[in-house]
Amino acid sequence: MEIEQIEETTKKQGKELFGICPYVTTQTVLQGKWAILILYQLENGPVRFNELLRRIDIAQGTLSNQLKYLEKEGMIRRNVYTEGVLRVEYELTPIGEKFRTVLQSIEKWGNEYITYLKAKHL
Amino acid sequence: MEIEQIEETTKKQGKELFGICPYVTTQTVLQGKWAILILYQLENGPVRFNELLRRIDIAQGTLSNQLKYLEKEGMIRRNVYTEGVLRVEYELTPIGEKFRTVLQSIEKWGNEYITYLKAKHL
DNA sequence: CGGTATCCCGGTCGATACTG
DNA sequence: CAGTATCGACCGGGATACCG
Repeated sequence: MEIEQIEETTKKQGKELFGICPYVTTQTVLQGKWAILILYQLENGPVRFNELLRRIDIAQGTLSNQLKYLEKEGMIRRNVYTEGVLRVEYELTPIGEKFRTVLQSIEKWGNEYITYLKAKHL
Repeated sequence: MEIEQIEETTKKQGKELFGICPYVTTQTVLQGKWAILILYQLENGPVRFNELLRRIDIAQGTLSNQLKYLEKEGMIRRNVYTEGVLRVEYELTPIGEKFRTVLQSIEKWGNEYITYLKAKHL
């Protein structure tokens, strides 16, 4: 029983295709409810913890978890500054920055979809 | 207390920004664990229920739910053919087809991320 | 073939309270 | 300021069995 025959025809997607199939992999990284929104907030440079908290309506613990997850996945970097008051900034890593193209297509499509929704309810 | 003041500065994201913010809206549509993968499978034309089941390693009930959700959101259409054996095909709607650009950017980035992962673990 | 109906489990998210 | 700890509720998703 060679279970290792994963590459059949891209069958068995989802089981262990993380790191193999680009779609499964991306969905895994984006699984958190806030991932897309957080990455969007960091699109234009570093943002502090409480600033994120203010911009997004999210529980503190949840934000902390999502940030840790995104950091673990290599999408964002956490920088601590201790001069004066404690300051922690989050920013995109190089691979995280490359995600901007996805964010842009999401923004474009999202707006088209919103237009579609409005037309639908008339 | 006018709770209706949502438009402040794009604050309160996530609460009820579905239909307003393109990122929140897109994430809502993609919230299902299999959404991206299903949309990808339908990218090149209609696919039958059991064919999807074969291509993706997913529980039948789960697939059924996700398809119903995507149909409700207007992303896919369900077509039933009763000539001969029962045949049900799922295909992208016009707004679903527009999602292809997002899928393409996801594929591209996903592959870059996979490359990043491999380099990381060496 | 193309689904429902259940049942259950694990995980996520949120609220609240507390901390270095 | 930037978190952690805890707890509870909710629910998405999987397995299994059954149905028109």
